[in-house]
Amino acid sequence: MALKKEELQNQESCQSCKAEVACANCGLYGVLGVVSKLEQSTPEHLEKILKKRQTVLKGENLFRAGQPFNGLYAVKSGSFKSYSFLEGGQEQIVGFHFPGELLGLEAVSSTRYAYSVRALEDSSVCELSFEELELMQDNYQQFQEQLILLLSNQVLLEQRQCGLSIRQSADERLAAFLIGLSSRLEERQLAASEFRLTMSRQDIASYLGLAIETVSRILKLFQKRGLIAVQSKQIKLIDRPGLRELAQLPGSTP
Amino acid sequence: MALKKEELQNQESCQSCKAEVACANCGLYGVLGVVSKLEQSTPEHLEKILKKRQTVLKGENLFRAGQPFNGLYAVKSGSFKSYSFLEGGQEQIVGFHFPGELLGLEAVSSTRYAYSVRALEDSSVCELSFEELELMQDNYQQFQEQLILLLSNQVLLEQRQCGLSIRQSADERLAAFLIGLSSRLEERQLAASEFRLTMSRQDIASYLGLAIETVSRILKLFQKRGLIAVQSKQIKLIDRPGLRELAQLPGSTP
DNA sequence: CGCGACTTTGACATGCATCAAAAGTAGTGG
DNA sequence: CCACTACTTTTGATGCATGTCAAAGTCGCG
Repeated sequence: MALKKEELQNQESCQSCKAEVACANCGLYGVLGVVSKLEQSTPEHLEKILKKRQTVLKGENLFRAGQPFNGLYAVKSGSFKSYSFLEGGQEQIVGFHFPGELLGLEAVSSTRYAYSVRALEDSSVCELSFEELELMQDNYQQFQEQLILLLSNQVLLEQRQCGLSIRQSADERLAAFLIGLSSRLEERQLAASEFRLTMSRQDIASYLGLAIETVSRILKLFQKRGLIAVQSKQIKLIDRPGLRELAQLPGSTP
Repeated sequence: MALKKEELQNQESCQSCKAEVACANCGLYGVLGVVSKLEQSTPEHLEKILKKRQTVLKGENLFRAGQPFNGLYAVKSGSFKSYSFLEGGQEQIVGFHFPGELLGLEAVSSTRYAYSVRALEDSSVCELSFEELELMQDNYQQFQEQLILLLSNQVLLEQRQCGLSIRQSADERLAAFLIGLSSRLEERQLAASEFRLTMSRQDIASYLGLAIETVSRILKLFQKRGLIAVQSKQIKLIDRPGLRELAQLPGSTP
C-alpha cells in the first residue's frame, strides 16, 4: 500500500477506552489505499474524501432505510446493528457491525440506504464521501475494482451464511454466531475470546430467527457444558474448538 | 439501448420447443448494451465476446466449484441448479437458475467459481468471455459500473431472502419459493402460472432447508386448499394471492 | 415388462415456540 | 442511598411443527 500509515493513524488517542480498530486493519484502508496509490492525492485531498470520526451515541441512528446514499461508513469504535421492519412494525435484525467493518455497501447501486443502522453503544465512524471520490477520475477505475471485489465477496459470504443457518438447529446457530463474532473481532486484531455482547438478547434472537427464550436457554446450556462463560452482557469463549464443532452441520458423518 | 435487437436475436429458432428467453429479456443484455453503446464495437467484436449458445445436456455440469473463472454465463433455455458440498459429501443446493439469469457472478472477484452448476434438463447458455472484455479499455469502466449494479443488487436480494427464510415456517417457505419461481419466470416474459418443477423434491428440500417428506406433504396440502395443482413435476399456481399471503411473515398483525 | 430411483404416506419423537410468571437489572426521583 | 417502576432476562410448563424412520406406491428408463 502506498498510503503511509501515519497519514491515516493520527487520530486522537482512545479517550473512551473502548476497543478501537487501527486504521491499517480497517475496511476502508484497502479502498483508500488504492485511491492514494497514484500519489497524486495530497493529504488535504484525502482529508476531504475521508471525513474522520463522527461520534454516534448509543441508541442514535447513523442513517435510516430510504435515506439518500451519500457514502460508505467504516466503524471506528463501538458497534452497530442494521435492521429493517417487517410489516407489523417489528424490527428485524439484519446484521451487527464491529470496528473496521463497512456500512452501506449494499446501497452503492441504489442511491438509498437499504437498512437503518443504530449504535449499540457509544461509537464512532469514519465516512467515505462518494461525491468527492467520483471526481478523482484517474483513480476511479481502481476504486471500482475494489468495490467489485468487496461486493462479490459479500455475495459469497451472504450466501454461505444463509445456506448454513437455514439448515442449522438453534444451538448450532448460536454457536456459529459466537464463533462468527469472535473471528470478526480477531480479524481486526481485537480481543476475540472475551468481549461484551453489546446487543440485547432480543436482537440476537431476531438476527438468528429464534425465540428470545431459546437464546437464553442455550447460552445457559453452553455455560453448563463449559463452552463459554456468560455474565449478563459479558461473555468469554472457553472452548472455541468445541463451539466450532457445534457450529458445523450435524449428522453428516456419524 | 444502442444495441440493435436483431444483432442479438438472430438465433436458430427454438428446436426443442423449450421455453427460451428472448435476448432483450436476458441478464446479459444490460451488460452488453453498455459495452456496445460506444458504437465502436463491430458485430464481429461482439461475436467474439459473446459466445452464443452452448448446449448443456441434462445432468451435465456447466462448471464445477474451484474451476478457474473464465466468464459469466446467461441461461438461454432450460434450467440449472447450483450447489456445493457439505462435509460428508452431501449436496447442498444454493440456487436455481432460469432463462435470462446470470451464472457465475459471485466469482468475478475470486478467479474461481464458487459453486458447481448442473443442468436440470437439456439446456443452453450464452457465455460472456471476460478476457476479451477486459481488452475493451474504452467501455470497461461502463462495464464495471454495470457489474457493481448487478452485484450490489445481488447482495440485497440475498440478504432479504436469507432474512425471510430463516424466520419462516415450512409452508411459508414453500409458498415463497413457488411465488419466487413464478415471478422470476414472469420477469423474463415466460409462462409464470403453469410450469415444470425441473428440480427434484430432494433439491427443493435441500434448497429450503426442509425434509423431503415435508415438501411432499405441504405441496399436497396446498393442493387440497386449492392454492395449486401438482401432478408430479407439472405445477399450476391457482391462487397466487393466497400463496403470496402465505409467503409473508406470520403473526405480525392479527 | 421389470428394476431402481424418486415420491408419497403413516406413525412417532422431539426441538423449539409460546404462554406465564419469577428474578434480575437499570434508570429515576424522593 | 434507597425505594419504586419499567424493562430485560431467566425459568418452567405445554403444545405443535417438523424431522426421522419405515414402508408402500409411482415413475421412468432399459
